[in-house]
Amino acid sequence: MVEEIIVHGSSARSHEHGAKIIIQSVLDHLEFQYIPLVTHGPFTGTNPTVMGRSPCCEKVGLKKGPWTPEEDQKLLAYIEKHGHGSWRALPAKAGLQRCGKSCRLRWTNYLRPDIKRGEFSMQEEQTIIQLHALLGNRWSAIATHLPKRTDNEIKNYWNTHLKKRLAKMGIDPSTHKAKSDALSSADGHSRGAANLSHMAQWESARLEAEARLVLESKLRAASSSSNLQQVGSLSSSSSSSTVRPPPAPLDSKSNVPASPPSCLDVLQVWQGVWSDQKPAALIDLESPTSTLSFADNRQLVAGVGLMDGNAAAFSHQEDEILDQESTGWKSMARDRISSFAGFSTEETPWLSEAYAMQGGCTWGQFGAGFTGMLLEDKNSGYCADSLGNGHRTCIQEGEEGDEGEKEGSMEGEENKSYWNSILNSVNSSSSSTSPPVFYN
DNA sequence: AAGTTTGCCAACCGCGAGTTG
DNA sequence: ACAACTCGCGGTTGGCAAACT
Repeated sequence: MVEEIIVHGSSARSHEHGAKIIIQSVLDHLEFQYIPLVTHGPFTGTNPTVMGRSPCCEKVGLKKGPWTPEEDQKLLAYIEKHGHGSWRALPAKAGLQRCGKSCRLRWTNYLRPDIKRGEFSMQEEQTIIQLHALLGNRWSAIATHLPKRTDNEIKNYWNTHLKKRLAKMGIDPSTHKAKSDALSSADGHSRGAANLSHMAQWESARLEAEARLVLESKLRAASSSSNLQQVGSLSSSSSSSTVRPPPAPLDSKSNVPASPPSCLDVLQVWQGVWSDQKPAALIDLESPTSTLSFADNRQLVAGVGLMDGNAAAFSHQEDEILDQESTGWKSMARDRISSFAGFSTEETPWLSEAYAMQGGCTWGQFGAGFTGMLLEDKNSGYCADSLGNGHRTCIQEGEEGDEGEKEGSMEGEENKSYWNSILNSVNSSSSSTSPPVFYN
């Protein structure tokens, strides 16, 4: 039996945690996994009071520390019967000597029945790494793409496993860029290091491209509306920390840049490298180093929503710009990428153009290898295919040469399928329907 | 066997933002 | 318009268990 409880009373502060939470549960189906019981003495309530804010557990006698089975039982029973309602009022009603905050945390991170515990799958790891590269430490946003995983669990898993794995490979976990010392080491991993370098450079270029596309989309929208002043302020403010060339001149007919931004050249070269299967080119390729931090990029992305008071109208204008023949697939691309990134379609009309400007190529073809290497590292050559199934593709010891070339020829396909798998997993997590494979 | 270090994760804390009166 | 309240998020900590010396 599955009982659905709509938990009310939560403010719709973020769209991820939206208006309602569906709880599927009965008490009997829960598997309790209690941590060792440590009885903490009553909280003495000596917290210094912050000006204008009452401490969470200011009352003497409110308990802190690990929850006991009895407390869990009380909390579960109450929520099952009444919903949580006001967290602040819940402890008294449920007969708990806890603050509401503690109750909420216990519920959302542990007791909620729709929580999956245990090992993270390869697919989940892929999603976490990719989303972290895209979203940074926005754990709640990442958690929305990982059903039954809590933000806290994902955060812990990142900090204890994935972050270390990145660091071990010479990648800065916070920027997803390769560390210079790792690249300069002559430890027999030069090929991997070279690849890593360009993977990181791709990340830089991609971030830069995204930032530029945001600006240019805004400028384009402004040129067909009366929002020039706003866009100007965006442009100037966002480039305050980074010297940027002016946006490419707009084609008077199509309203798209007459030539792609310079940063996209790198992406196109990168695309060529992957599609032409010329690994040697990787070593020679010199990509520009981005000066745009991920935080900057995020601000810019957020700026789309902030600056555009009428996102729907903006999206409409953008669609008119697009070539009629390709509107369909561009729209689909935009929806999928927007969905992947955790932004609504209306917030990210520029993404469709970003996709189009890559000549119909995929984000995945650019980014796949980067994350793929991380995942390969975990299991020493164990890679995931588009269905999340594992198989070995990497070179065994002493098998370089022919095997290496075979691997190289497979790499492009691996990378394509890899990103497909990410998008598919993300899409499947956010909608009940299973989308068709998007890329060729 | 005892002591120390490391890994892990549940829980706490403080802050920012939305809501309400 | 403002202050108080409430909630959710992300960073950090505390403590247990396992691994190591």
